[in-house]
Amino acid sequence: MSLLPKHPVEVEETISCQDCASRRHAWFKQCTANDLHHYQIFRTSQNTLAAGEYLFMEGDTPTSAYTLQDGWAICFKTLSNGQRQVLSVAFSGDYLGYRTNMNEPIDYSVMAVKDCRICSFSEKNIRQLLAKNPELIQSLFSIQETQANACRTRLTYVGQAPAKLKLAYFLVNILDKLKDRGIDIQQNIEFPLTHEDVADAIGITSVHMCRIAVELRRSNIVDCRHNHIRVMDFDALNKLATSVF
Amino acid sequence: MSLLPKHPVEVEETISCQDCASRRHAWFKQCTANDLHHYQIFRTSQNTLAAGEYLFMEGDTPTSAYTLQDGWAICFKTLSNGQRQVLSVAFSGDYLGYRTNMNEPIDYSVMAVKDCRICSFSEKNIRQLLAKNPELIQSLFSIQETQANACRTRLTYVGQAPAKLKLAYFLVNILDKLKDRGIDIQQNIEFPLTHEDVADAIGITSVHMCRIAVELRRSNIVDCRHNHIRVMDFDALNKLATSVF
DNA sequence: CGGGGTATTGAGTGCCTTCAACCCCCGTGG
DNA sequence: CCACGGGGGTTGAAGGCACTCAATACCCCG
Repeated sequence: MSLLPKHPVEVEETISCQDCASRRHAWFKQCTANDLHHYQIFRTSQNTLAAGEYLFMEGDTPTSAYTLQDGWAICFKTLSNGQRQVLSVAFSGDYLGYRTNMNEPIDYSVMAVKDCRICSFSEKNIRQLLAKNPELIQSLFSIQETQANACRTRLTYVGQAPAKLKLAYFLVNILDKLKDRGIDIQQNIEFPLTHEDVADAIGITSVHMCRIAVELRRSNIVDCRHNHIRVMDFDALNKLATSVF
Repeated sequence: MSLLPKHPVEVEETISCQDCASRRHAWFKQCTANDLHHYQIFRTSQNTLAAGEYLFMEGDTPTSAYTLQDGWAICFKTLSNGQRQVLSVAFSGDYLGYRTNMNEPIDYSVMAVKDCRICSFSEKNIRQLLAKNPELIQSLFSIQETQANACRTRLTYVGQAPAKLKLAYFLVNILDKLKDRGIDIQQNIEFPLTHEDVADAIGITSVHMCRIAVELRRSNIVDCRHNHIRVMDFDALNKLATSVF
């Protein structure tokens, strides 16, 4: 995986902000059509990132920030012994890599787990865009806040809940986001996270993840493996998840 | 604890921003004396909060944000089974309770663990202050970012490290902050967190916390109990802590 | 039809938890 | 000054959840 090319490939046909399916979950979600017209000239490029490739790595100093237009990516930190902590899973509309001082190195990595399409904003363009449209700072702020809230919630259940509940909460959280993006979660749907990815997200080993996954499958609650997830009893899964808090 | 009065008590003698010892770690850290003069009229009140009292509780909708001028507080989330996850420990200069939409309920509690002095800014005043001084948004942003980074780091070691390393990292992190605030960490210093508080921060039980604490004490590394911490071998402690990442 | 990555399973181990008892420290009040 | 009480800290025994190691099976892609 780590030998794959690191840098995204520029696409030929760009999508306008107006037509971008990710927009209603993204930075510009509250903007009018007229606003968008002014904003989108500040986009720097649109790129693709194949599954397994990195958008950036911990310690890099990416001078752009990115909106994930389409695909799945994971954000994670790596420990000295090689273990990972997956911090979050990014979906269409998620904004990645922005920080107050774009000259500082970033403290986590982002890797595509499914082919991604990415919209880039260079630091310079962001600065200009914010200078011209100061109201956009509010929504950036609110994006950061949402991410911070999610991180606190994750910390809480990773720190306190038993593995089965962690898994349930993690899956429901992801299913909610997929539902928001128009996916019918009653179907057998694509799920490009491996058991190991999920294990690294909820703080258990992949072997133990597998045992819990088998248990949930045999209870006819959810089946999650081989790139797919099939929810058999959402109520039961959700009941497990909400029993945490 | 939970029966103690919840609301802070207003103090009679306020401290000016200029003279505030917490300022160099706080929102206004980069401001000039002249700036401060203009900013401080937007402060709403200064209060004291006794150890054990809450600044606000999860689910509340505090319409002010707060700078901790002095004292120690813990931020935590509570689970349905009564367990807590301590999200962070707040020190002099830390900014608490701010969110984009101050009409939304807050998702964690803040409780003083040592008597605190607190500077309040009402939502209305913050709005006016930011409207008049838009440059202050940047530093708010950067405060949020710092808190989010800390949360990601905490999530990572809580999720991945064994108890002894979690404890070492947690303690070094706190000692660093104390050092920044001019405290000589070679001395026997005040440490108002109980074993249970620390355990809830690093995701272990207080019993196991005690066993690890005993182990570190018997190794002549650090002694932490009864409201005090004494570092006997900072290098050894730091070596444990840095071995995580 | 391989082959590599992913998932599964078992056996054995150990870190951490639970439960419970006891002790110590320290503040309070006589 | 000492007695008292209570919260916090300590310890042991027992058990379980999750880990490690290792072998095997499965899935999918080329």
